[in-house]
Amino acid sequence: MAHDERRLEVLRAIVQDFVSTNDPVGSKALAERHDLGVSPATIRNDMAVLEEQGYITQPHTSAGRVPTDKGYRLFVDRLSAVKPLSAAERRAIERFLDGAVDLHDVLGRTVRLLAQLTRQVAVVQYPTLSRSAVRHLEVVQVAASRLLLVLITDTGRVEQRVVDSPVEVDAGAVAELRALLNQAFAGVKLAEAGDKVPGLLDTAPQHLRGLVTTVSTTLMETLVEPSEDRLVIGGTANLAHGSALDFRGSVRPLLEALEEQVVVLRLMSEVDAGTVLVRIGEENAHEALTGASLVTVGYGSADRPLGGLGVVGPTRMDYPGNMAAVRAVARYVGHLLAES
Amino acid sequence: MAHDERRLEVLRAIVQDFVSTNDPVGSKALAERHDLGVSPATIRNDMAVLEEQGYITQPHTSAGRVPTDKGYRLFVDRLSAVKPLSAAERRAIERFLDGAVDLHDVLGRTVRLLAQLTRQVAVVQYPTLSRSAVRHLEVVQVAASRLLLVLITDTGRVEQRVVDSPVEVDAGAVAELRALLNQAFAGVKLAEAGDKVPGLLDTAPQHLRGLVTTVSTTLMETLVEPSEDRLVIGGTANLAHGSALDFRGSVRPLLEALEEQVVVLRLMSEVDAGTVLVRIGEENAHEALTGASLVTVGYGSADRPLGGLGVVGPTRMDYPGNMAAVRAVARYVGHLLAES
DNA sequence: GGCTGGCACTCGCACGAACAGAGTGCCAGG
DNA sequence: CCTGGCACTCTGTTCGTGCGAGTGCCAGCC
Repeated sequence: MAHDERRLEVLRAIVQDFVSTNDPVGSKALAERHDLGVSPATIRNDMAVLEEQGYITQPHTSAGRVPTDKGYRLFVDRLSAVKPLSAAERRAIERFLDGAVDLHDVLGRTVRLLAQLTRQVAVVQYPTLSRSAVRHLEVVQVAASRLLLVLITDTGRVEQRVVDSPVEVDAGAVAELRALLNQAFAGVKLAEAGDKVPGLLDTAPQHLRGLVTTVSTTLMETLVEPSEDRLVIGGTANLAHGSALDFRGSVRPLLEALEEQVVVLRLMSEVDAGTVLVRIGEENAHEALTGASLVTVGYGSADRPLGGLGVVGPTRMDYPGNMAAVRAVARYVGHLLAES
Repeated sequence: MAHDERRLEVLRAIVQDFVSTNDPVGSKALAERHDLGVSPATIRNDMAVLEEQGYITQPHTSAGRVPTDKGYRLFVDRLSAVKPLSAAERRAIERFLDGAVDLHDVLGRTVRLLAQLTRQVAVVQYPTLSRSAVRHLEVVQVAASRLLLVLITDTGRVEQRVVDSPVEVDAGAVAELRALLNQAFAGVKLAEAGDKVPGLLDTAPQHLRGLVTTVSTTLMETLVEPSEDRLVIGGTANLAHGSALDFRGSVRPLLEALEEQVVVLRLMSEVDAGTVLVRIGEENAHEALTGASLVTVGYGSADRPLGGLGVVGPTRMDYPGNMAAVRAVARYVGHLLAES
């Protein structure tokens, strides 16, 4: 029926108006601002149906309607065309990200860019270690029985760990160890590095056995330890804007959850390069994120995403715009990290 | 005179009460809560004088008094004894910071700890490069004419830069280069590294001249570039608490300034290990920090501070408590980084 | 059958008056 | 020099009222 068709159109109009004005939207205003071709009275009837179906709700008996989480969900799934970024925005992305000097810088710029583009809180995950490969391992002696292990990955990430050796080590042993480690691990995917350890222990000369064992253990901890999956967060100032109203009362729990990182990291782990994932309000299991929406996507080549990035904001957000921004930035960052 | 004596006592009482209650404090309440030994009427007279001298002010004609920035200043300089941390707090510091695995982890824990201890926004500066010394330089080949330069300092910091060589480089050259660089720079303070470049160029074998020149240039950029003086920020959730009232209207400018980092970094550059520096409200030149106070101190050994750390909060803060916390944490972090 | 204009109704909210409470400044007396 | 008392000045709050926005429903129209 053209009936349902129009009703969805009404929902779309409600979402759009509410997102841009933050006021519950009434039938009269809707009829004026959109060419729906029908009168306010008809729109009222449609709205009554939409409300019954749970897509919209009215905060007070005599106020306009506001989309529910379910309404936003429908909007995102069926009603919103991802709007392409403007040429100016594309240029901004390039200008912003080019000239980054190292990984930290790339991610820092990315998060600032994303925050600025979307006016939301932006989140960028460090490239997951397990999916990168070892480019180089460096061993530096910092004391008689203490070594600093530095791991450099092909995504430009650098990890370091202090290793306390059970015995004193001399310079020659350090050089040997370095050669051994690089021979064993260079080019190996971190996820598969564990498999190489037995072979390494076999080939290690007798006098290095103990040392190699100790170092390997620490190395494995470094690789497996997920605590090192870090987040870069930016644009929290955007929360202070008008959002005190968007988030029932306080933004505090949200800020705490963001600083905690662990919640967001778990959500990030589900991303998939290429398809933008939107989580709306109550769909987020974690309590602090109720009332917030996340727009995330993976970056890196489609078959092996390196990490995730996205934005966090009130459910009342510009989904099409944010989805477009997140996708565009992810694509660009993916290229940037792939080539370096 | 015992006169002035008591007047200062009144100021101290006003600051203490106002900090803990956030209500303008009146003469009657003061007399009740503190043993000043005089009647409210007398206190009123003292308050009139204090107001005339600019230490306190009343927000409205018939409200209690509130300390001015000048009042807080006097309180901090003359009236507040730094209160020692409780044993539980000391234990918390140790428990929190021990077990950190690398520099990033140390600073991350530090900032969380400080935020938790003071219930303010905490800021920790990465150890300044120029005051550390080179522990090791690593050169890794990532493409025919592209090298990755990794600098490891004695404070555990790792910096990396990509260097594009004008000519293709072979593995032997990389090894030679590595040896040359380490011979020239190992143990050298970064601030003095520039002086070593000419000597390095002289001793470099002919076929490496060009490469060494390129690499040295990048290296110098890395060392001098202050953009890499980074901050770790935490506890921003504490701003969302009641502080909407403390900061006239909005915390937004403050959050923006914090993310900007540059303002805070400049303030941090003035720190001095050992003495806690307090900047109150209007004393901060930068506009966004008007209305905020900073409590900062340097960490590292007294003669050469590695960096600064501190907290940012409303002028209405517990100065003695925050000063104590900041100092204790700085001391602990200083030890931690010195020994590693 | 679906759309439209009209109408009565319901609330939230802004505005204004009245009020209570807190705090002050000043003065006269101890 | 301190103290108790007193008149005065505000602010924040509470309560009523009127207005406007928006709704649901109904009868009529295409």
